Amino acid sequence: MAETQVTENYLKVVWNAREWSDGPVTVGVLATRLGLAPSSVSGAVRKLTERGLLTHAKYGDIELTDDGQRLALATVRKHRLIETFLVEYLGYTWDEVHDEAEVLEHAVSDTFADRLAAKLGEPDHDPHGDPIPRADGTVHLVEQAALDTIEPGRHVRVARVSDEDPDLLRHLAELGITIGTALEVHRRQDAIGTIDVDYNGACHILGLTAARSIRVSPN
Amino acid sequence: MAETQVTENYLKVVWNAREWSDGPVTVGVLATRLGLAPSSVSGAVRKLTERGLLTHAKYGDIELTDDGQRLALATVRKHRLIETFLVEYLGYTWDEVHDEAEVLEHAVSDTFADRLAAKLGEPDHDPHGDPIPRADGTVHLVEQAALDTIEPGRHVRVARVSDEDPDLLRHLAELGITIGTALEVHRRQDAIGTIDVDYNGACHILGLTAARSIRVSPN
DNA sequence: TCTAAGAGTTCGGTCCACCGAAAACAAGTA
DNA sequence: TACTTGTTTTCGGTGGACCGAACTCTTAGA
Repeated sequence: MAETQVTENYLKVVWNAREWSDGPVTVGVLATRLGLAPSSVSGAVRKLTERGLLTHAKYGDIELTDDGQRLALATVRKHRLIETFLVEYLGYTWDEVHDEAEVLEHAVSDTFADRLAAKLGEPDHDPHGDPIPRADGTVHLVEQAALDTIEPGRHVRVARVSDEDPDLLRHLAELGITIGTALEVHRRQDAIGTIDVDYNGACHILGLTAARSIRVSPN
Repeated sequence: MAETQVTENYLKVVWNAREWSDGPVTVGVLATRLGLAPSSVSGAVRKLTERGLLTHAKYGDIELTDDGQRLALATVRKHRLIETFLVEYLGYTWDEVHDEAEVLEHAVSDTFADRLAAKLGEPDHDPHGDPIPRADGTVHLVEQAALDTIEPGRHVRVARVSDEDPDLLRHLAELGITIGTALEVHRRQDAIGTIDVDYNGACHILGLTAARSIRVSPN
């Protein structure tokens, strides 16, 4: 069986793509996320399909099989546990953890992950609010809306922020936005592409890019 | 620069080979330690030589250049810090850590290693007594003798045990031998290949294999 | 000094992961 | 229906890391 790092990574990216966007997961989507040429991804997907880890309608959607999902979740679990560990134990900031975790997730054993989880108190989400899959493959998904879809006047709480752009995370930290921050959507200026939000007693302006990366839950 | 895992591993193994045995480090020695065919090692050594990380007298000895040594020590440092962490923080036993560290050493960043070292209190040796190289590339080498070279009647203290054979480590743990154990060499039975040692108030018999893997310092 | 065993190297070949270029396809538009 | 655009696939090719088989070198012993 001995799954390679590349295999784990493809499966994880398929899972992430499904988690953060709707619409079909295509070769193009994966190529963008992986930073690879479409031809490379096409070939790899064919092999993973042959190995029973993916299903792939030619020229169409790519999905995880049960086996593929199991492996993907194991990797996601490791990634998020490691991110949590880096922040909690080693004092990393939330914008520093992604790259480190991206490599480590393929290097730690299942045993390591389980012992780390126990040591961290079986956390159910990581520093960005992403849910951490359990060892048995279950994930606790809370329904959340992207901030750019919230009606003005609503009071919400930051539940989750995409961990993929360190610059965004650094910026949000400077703005005082973190997991749990309570905010009110003040005004949407769709023409300009900004959203005004109130929190900590003041009004701040966010761009759509940021708003789309922030998921909130009702306060 | 971006050094690959394979590169790091070759350099580390050259360093380890020099540390644990005298005599020249040859292609054959590396092939055995790495579990690879001699032809593979020969080719790899040629490439590493071209990259200025090794020197290699044809058909002869293999040595690290200054650059190679720097890289090797960085990897050894990571390996030993990780082993320490696994025992101290995650509760691994000393026979469980090697395989996990063998993979992780190539996955963690220098930053990770430095922060981990700080968190662990800048330890100067790992659970097997192996010295942990500092970030600046210095290593604190204490003079130690292999247990099989000690004269009967001498009182010594276990300073270090090879981490490469988990079975040996498990066995020693069962026998109550660990780093710091004070013992007296009672009798050497060279013809049989055993050494009788006294410790914890009783006499125990060790084979030469074990004795050679144990390094001691004067008590 | 010669030679044979053992150690090291060279050579051809495999597999994996990747690429660019060109062909094949899907889907919307004329 | 035919075309055009953008996506996907196929194809040939590269480089890294490995292997076994055949060849070459070193060296110890006759």
